[in-house]
Amino acid sequence: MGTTKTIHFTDEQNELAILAKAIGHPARIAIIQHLIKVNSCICGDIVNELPLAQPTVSQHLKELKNAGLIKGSFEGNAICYCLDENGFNKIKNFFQYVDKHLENQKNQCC
Amino acid sequence: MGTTKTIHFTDEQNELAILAKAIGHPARIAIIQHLIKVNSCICGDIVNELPLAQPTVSQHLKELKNAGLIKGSFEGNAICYCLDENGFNKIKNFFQYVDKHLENQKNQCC
DNA sequence: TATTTATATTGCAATATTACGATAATAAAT
DNA sequence: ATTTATTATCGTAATATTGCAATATAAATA
Repeated sequence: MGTTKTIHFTDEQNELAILAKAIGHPARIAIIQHLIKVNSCICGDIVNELPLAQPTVSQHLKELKNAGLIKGSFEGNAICYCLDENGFNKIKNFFQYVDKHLENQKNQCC
Repeated sequence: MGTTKTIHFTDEQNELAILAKAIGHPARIAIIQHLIKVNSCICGDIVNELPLAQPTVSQHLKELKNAGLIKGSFEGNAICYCLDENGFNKIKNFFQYVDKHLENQKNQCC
């Protein structure tokens, strides 16, 4: 127990869950928003933008990277980060699919 | 420790995180997809659609409800469920905002 | 080469999540 | 009133997540 029963779900369901879960933390939302705000790569200094210790930020960045939501490339002794469209496109499709249904639903019930 | 430091983040960041986190489980993705598939309210019998025990499903439904992603109303001794546009609209806006940036980003870096 | 700067990893404590059996609560049906 | 069907809650075990201090690693620079 305690473990999510991924085996019983489809690959798509598990993949979407991983993406949403990665976004599901305020620090990681803040990272995404910051990358958007500066409107370019960020080479270093994400740590100073967040109210968390450096190892904690490093961990959050790792999770976003593993999920395919950000990319990081070495630039000297710093790392350049930006959003990774791969992850975002996958989850975007899901929300478009949900949205299409929500429009229908209005005249159906509830 | 172990607790997310919500105080240090904005209400918007925390709210988006709660929504994404609620979606971030394959069982809850499956529930959303099922509600869309049948294209109407579901009065009862969500349990039989999922490979999980009844108390576990009940718990997942509760989480989706708390996050504002589904609505449930009593219909006799069963409960009618359908998607709640409130929650989905909030997170939809976030992804539209991200998407707008991703189109810009293409010519900027990385 | 020693030092500084930036990021990652390790180890650990506190807390949260997941899952389910047992049981309760509720409402329809008999 | 009793039974049946449906959903919720409680209690608990297993595991995951969050956060940070300490430490390691890697590149730039003095």
